[in-house]
Amino acid sequence: MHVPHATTRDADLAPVVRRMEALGPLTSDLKRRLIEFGPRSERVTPGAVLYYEREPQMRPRFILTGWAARQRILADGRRQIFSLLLPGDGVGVSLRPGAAAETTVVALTPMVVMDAGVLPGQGAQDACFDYGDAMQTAARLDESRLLDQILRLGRQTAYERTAHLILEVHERLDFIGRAQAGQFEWPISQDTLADILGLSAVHTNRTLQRLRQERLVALRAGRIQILDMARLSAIAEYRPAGSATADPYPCRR
Amino acid sequence: MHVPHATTRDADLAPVVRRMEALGPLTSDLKRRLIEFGPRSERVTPGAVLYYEREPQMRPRFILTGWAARQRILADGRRQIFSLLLPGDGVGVSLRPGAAAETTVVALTPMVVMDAGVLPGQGAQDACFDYGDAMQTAARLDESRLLDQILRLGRQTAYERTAHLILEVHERLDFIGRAQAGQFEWPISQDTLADILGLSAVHTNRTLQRLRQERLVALRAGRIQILDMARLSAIAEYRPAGSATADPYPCRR
DNA sequence: CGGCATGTTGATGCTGATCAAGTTCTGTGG
DNA sequence: CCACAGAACTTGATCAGCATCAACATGCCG
Repeated sequence: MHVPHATTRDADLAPVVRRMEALGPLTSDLKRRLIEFGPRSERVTPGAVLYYEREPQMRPRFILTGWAARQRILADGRRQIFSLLLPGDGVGVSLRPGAAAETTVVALTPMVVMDAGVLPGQGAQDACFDYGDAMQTAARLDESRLLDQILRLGRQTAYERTAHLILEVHERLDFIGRAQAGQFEWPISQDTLADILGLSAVHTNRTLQRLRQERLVALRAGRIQILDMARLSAIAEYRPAGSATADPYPCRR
Repeated sequence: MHVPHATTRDADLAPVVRRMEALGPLTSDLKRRLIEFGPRSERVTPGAVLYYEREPQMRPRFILTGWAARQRILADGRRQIFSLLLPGDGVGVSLRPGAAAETTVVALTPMVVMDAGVLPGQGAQDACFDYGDAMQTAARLDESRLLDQILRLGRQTAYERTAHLILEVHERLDFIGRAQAGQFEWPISQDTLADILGLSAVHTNRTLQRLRQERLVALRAGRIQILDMARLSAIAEYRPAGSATADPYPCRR
């Protein structure tokens, strides 16, 4: 499941560093960790669990490659995905360490993740280090996306919801330089997409067909292309997380 | 709209202090503020806006009395409430100060709120003070409730959803000593409830009727009584935010 | 006592779920 | 390179949950 010591080629630090530096100044502590741990990445296969909910110890990691999902499953099997975790995102990286995970994190695709936290000989508590303003901003974006998810599920139609999610993923991938002219990787099955959007798989399929038919997106071979950004944004009533900038009021401690 | 200097009798600090102390140790800074600002509370009338989304400056406050809601409204008038704010909760009290509010906060009932933040002559940045572990825990509970809300909206039926929300409110009010034997205040209209649950007002009405008819709850005159906690919990698949305890791994800075 | 918010009820229809059967794609081993 | 099996996707038919519309009842407050 976890294969240690992926090749250095896999350990592409670009998304993490790029994302973090764009979000705000990094502390030297985090920089040091990135350099020190960057090469020590591990592979994770699809379906593997990175964290179980209620598991107290959270080894902080960063995603170098691949997608994951935070989810919970009801007794009768209904699954809800709370949010997607994309390259450059932290997993189990909390400003409130020791927070029981609350959610299970599952790999949706093959991944390469970087262990960013516990130096040899350190305990769980020590995983709490100062991440700097970049991490503050990242946490804020996280919460903002949870709010978007609530709005989608509570008050948007399947059509609007799907458009909205596509735009969110585009914005996030574009931010780390992984989208070109509205085109980007889209490695998730319609089954998984349904569990994000709170829909059935069948209806998800039909909704995607409608988006294609109306020439809003093109979708094939694990990639998606946004064909009409303006119209898509209008349908979804999408507001970019413009707050993706550095913290205007950094917290002095 | 905002009437300063409510009588001292209104400025009932019990919920705030009780809640915070139960959540974890308070810093002397926060304690001082509670004592200093406690008597200086203000009234807010239903429908009044405590914060507009995107408004940069967030005056931190605590709710002494009354309920509020974090919400957003779509262009065509659809409204979604993200979460309820109850007595003892902070409003605009962020561990990540300067965070654009992201959401509008509206009073649902008459309220008494306590200004907890900016001392005369201080700027917005200074509203960032050390709230202590209690606030860390409170923030964690907040996020946990957002996740619950996503699960409700995404994968639960109207019936399950409603049961789940009632249990959440009960747990929160019970925690601050405002529930007696499963009975507690329930001051929100079915219209408002619909906007929390992502339902129409009519269907919300019918769902409540079903809960009453099946002897799960009794509802009248602005109060609700849970009649069968075990069955209600089973229906909602409710898991108490047991994490309502102090942080097991406090963050040392 | 009148007016407005809130709650209730019935009728109808649409959105999206479910069931069931294909079809296409992908990766794997022969 | 082909054959195959499983996953992913597609399609049609039917059904249920919830929305919508419209009217009416009730409660609350000035």
